[in-house]
Amino acid sequence: MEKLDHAFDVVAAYFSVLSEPTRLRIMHAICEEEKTVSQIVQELGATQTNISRHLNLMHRSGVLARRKEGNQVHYRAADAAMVDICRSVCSRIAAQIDEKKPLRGDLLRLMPQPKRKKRAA
Amino acid sequence: MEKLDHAFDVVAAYFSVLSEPTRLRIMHAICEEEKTVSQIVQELGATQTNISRHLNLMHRSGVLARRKEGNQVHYRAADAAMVDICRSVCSRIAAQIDEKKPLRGDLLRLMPQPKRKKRAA
DNA sequence: TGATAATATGCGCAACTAATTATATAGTCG
DNA sequence: CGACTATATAATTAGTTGCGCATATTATCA
Repeated sequence: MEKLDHAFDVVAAYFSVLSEPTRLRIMHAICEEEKTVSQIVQELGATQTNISRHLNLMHRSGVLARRKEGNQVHYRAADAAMVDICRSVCSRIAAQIDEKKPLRGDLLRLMPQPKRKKRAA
Repeated sequence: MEKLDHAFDVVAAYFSVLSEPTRLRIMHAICEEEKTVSQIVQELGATQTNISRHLNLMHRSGVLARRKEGNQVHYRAADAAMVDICRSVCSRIAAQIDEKKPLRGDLLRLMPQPKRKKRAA
């Protein structure tokens, strides 16, 4: 079963992308509509360097897609399944901490459904 | 929106549990039936110390449940949704790397469905 | 009680990761 | 071309994480 070892590494790497609060915030910010780096920076109140790093990492991991337009770069979610997973984890955790209700409501609002503009690749 | 910050931390922590190959292997090993620490150690060919650490971490995270029986401790998946998520990520990645077929087949075999013995909590 | 087996934990180390500062690249406008 | 804007990329640093060794804890058995 040693060939499976690599498979586990790949899956772990996939989850690693989602295991960072800033990256989750980015996903939350752009899961409905693409945004430029500056927009994300402003929205999250983080430094441009930091956001750029995370965006590139997420892009290399295949989670985000890039579109260059003149001076700026637009990022969008490239992986609908990934957003679904985030959403499903949010409801899962929300249900789990149903008693300690503090953030239950918030969790369910994370990663909103796309408004189905044209096509979900 | 600063109250959401904590929510992102919680979700990130949840994904962190899954972002480690050894922990995924553990999930894979016990998602169908509970096993003792020794069994897992032997099955994964890892050190007892290491497995125990991961098991405790997963237990504290609510992912695994523990059952002490005499000398030994049985662990089992406590979170069916988590296993589902793993499975769904595996198919997702499998689909994504459909061209570079090497581990596609393996991925789809990860985290097999429980055989529905009695009840899935 | 002492010996042995199963599991957990403290400590130190090596590898990894995220954030910051400074700088580089690339595009736009004058 | 030069100034300016947007984004990316070193290099450094601080904090985190996984691992191994040794040891502690808990239970069984003689």
